[in-house]
Amino acid sequence: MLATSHHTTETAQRRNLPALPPRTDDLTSSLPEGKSRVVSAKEHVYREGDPATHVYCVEAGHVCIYRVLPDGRRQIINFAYPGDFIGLGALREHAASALAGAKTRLKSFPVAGLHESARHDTTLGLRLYTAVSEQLAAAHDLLMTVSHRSASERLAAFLLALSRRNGRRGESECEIVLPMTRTDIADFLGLTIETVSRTFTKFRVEGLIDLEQCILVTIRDLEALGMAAGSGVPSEQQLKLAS
Amino acid sequence: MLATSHHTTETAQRRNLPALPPRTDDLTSSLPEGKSRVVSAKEHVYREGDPATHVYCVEAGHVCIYRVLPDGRRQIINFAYPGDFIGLGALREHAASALAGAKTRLKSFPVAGLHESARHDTTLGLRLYTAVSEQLAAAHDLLMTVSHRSASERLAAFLLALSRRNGRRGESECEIVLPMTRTDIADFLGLTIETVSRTFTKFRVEGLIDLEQCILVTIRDLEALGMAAGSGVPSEQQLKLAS
DNA sequence: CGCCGCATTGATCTTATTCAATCTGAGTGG
DNA sequence: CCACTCAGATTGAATAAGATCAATGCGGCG
Repeated sequence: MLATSHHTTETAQRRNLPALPPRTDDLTSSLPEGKSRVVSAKEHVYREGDPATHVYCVEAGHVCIYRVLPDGRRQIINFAYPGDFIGLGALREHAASALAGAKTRLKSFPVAGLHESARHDTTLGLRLYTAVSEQLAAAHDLLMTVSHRSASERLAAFLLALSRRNGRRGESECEIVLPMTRTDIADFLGLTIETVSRTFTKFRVEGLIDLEQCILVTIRDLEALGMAAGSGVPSEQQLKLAS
Repeated sequence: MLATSHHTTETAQRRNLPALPPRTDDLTSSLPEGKSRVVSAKEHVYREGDPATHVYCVEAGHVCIYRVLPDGRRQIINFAYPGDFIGLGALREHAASALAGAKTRLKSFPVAGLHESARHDTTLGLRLYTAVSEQLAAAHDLLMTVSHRSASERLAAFLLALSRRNGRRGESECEIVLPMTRTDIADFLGLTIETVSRTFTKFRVEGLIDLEQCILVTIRDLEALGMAAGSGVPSEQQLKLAS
């Protein structure tokens, strides 16, 4: 595991995530050895339109996957955390851009090699299929969240998704570090920064969360946040981040 | 090709699509023989939560893929037309429901058989991967459209997507038959029926389209519709329907 | 100290939703 | 055959939610 890295003067560096061992993913284990690649904060791993030569697995840091509309509006499609694959599903060229939000280390796998390996390992194709399928499900979740839900519901669903992600990784479900800016969250949820900020404030005054330095969110009332997310039962079918 | 079918009294029947030869898709050709299945209008091919035992290829008719939020709001994820695959990407159980919008004929393929075939045909896994990847790209397109765009932009993008789909099938790019209801369109674009209806009317009075019986849209000014869709250059990055 | 990026807060405006009424065409039954 | 019904579509008026415009606050870094 990469030692938590040399402090740079980069503002975004304070948002660095603790480097975690990548989850032992079905896919990783069956892949040939990948080369490491490190990109610094605010640097692109790849851009929309680039030939899709590699897929990557995030090992430390985090990456925003996004696309921009011709008029400049940006939609963030996913925040890739350690253990997540990016660049999968790109056919000939990447349909989205991948921007490191902090100094990020990735394992890279040439797609040519992937195709080669698939010829020997008959299960690899299906594993790739499974991996993209998960991303497809996540895209549908995001679609549900973004299309019909109110600002409060979107943000609540977002926080709960991060909470669950933390839980899955054995971290606290109530202490959430937001490595991304308000702008990023807004572009992910299809809102403006102002609305995101206002909604954070609303949750705070309602006692659902605590906020420290915009970065650290403490969930005070998970139950109520669930209600806020789902307008009804606190249960299922919320936003799932691809993970 | 199925003869354009026996007229039923079903209202939705008038919305039936002309039966087309399914596109000779990469995937279809490499699949073992599939059994035919016919479902009538307003009948489910499968429901959210059903075990994902089969994938299907639409041969005639059309199918709405949708999910519902706990509070009842519905998001249509895709309209599957002849040649389109549905049920792909479901891991253990279907994450969405598939409802036939008209009498629909499908070829069904058991997933168990798929896994079996993949063991012999090493390229099948990759083809499945490619197929889901296309759906992922389509989901991202829809996400872009639904999250940041105005009602006019959404509807314009939708009409253009159908126009392009027609073009790809060698049909008229200006005469668009809408086999789905306003409610369906609304649930696809994340709007209300009223807004959809108003926007149709707006396009009509602006001379962008003609409307006959809510079903038949004639594009009068493709250029202007492109502008309406993209607020800027009429070019790329619009809504693409998975097809 | 003062700049700069980011976040917050406020006031106003636009847009789509909501509520409600009307319209249309197709199927139904007297 | 015609009135009736019903589902889907359209239109209008009022409302609410978020976007936009604008100002201020905060924290780190030069």
